[in-house]
Amino acid sequence: MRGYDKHAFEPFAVTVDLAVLTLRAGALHVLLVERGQEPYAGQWALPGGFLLPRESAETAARRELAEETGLSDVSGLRLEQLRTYSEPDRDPRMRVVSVAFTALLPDAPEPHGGGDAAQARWQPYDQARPLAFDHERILADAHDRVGARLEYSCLATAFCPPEFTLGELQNVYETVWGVALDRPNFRRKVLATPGFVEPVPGAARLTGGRGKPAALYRAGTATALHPPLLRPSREGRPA
Amino acid sequence: MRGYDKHAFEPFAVTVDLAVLTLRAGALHVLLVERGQEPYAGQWALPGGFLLPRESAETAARRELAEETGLSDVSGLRLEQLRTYSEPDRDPRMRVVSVAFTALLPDAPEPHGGGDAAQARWQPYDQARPLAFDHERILADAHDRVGARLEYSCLATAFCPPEFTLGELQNVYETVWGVALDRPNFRRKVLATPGFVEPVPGAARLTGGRGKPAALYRAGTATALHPPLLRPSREGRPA
DNA sequence: AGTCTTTATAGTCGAGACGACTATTAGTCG
DNA sequence: CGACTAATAGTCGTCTCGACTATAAAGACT
Repeated sequence: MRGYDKHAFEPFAVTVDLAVLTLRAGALHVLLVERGQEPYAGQWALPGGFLLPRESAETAARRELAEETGLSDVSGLRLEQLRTYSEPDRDPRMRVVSVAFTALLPDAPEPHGGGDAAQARWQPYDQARPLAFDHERILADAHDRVGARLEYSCLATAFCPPEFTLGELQNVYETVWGVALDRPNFRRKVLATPGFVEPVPGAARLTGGRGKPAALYRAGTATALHPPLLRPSREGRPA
Repeated sequence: MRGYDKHAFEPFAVTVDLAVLTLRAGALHVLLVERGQEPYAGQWALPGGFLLPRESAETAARRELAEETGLSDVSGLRLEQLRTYSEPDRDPRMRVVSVAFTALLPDAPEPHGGGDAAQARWQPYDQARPLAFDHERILADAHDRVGARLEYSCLATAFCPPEFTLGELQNVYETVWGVALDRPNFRRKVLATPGFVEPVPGAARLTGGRGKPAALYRAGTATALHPPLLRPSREGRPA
């Protein structure tokens, strides 16, 4: 490796990709766009695009989300950086390095295409294939990350509207993890964690339909869960 | 934002930066290089450099580590992507997007400068300031990440030589977390976690000096810790 | 030698968390 | 009104965890 010019550097294109997840009708959905341009024109992909000259990756992610899907300023949308994908041939046009983000939304406003996207829509997570580029891998990584972060952080409330019932919060865990949780135990655990949720004092209640009305809660001030809310043990199955 | 050319993209320089940590004399150390080139010539920085045209970020990270510090093929060096730093003005020369990695080493071979690095050395973590660019922030992020991953993964064994005592493993936790742990309880917990460590059968032992010889262990096959080994609760201090 | 110090390892004990489960309450639906 | 549904309350045995004590095996000191 000696002898190459130490100051030489290759220019790369830098993009962002977004794995935006939400819950609709009790199922995990992901925001997809139909590509309007080559390569992969007509195929579905994660929203995203090139960084502008003076943008940070997070700024670019918010801009592309707004441009391609019409989702903007969605009640404090929290983006979390997932990782960066830099394999040399991940884009057939040229060398592209992509910074991937995850985001979670409570309600699901309908997106609409724009910019490079012919159209945009929520797609059930299980049916989000095939995807352009290496976006299937990015989406799978995002799912793993969100599942893991539910254990140790208060992230689950980001899937819920500003005021929610403990049943709705439990649905988040069950849907993302794909397991059933015991309701009384979940309740005990959540309420025993200081700062996770706080009750809405106005004796509020909400009826989705049948059954006893549930008390409403708001997201608490904590961001980390101590102790964590571990998913049911996959005993004997070393990860 | 309408009206800009959808295919326009700005070329960026892409670099990698490495936060390589090790334990020396019971203290956390980080691998630093003295910059030989402007900007920040003569100042200390994390090792790293530009991606070559057909390199992935991880490949570039291993190459730069070898070039700048002479550390190569260090018994299965495991790099983990930390995050990507893309603020527009983080490099005074031009627009540079940097993919940061963390790595952990057991023993600490002495590094030697090379490439862009005038010299390289292990520096105690507490005294690793000031650093060039935004490397202080990257280093702090790396420390946070490693501390968190010790709880949920078997990462701690990466700080240890191939065969180690439980006391050495405990030192990793105590040094990174900056807390003292109860030795019998630590032992009980580690041995109760299947796949974390496995005893070296050959009645092996090792004496660093005084005291009863300790049994030797090897890293197990597990990569995740279930249940996690939580650090002492910061009760009442919501994170 | 004999004792002290140091480190590893074994074991004990009580508080609390957790999983599985049952019971009660408060609504809607037919 | 009862059947059904979902939320909430409570119970109970097991297991974990932190704090602590005790023992074992080495070097250091006198």
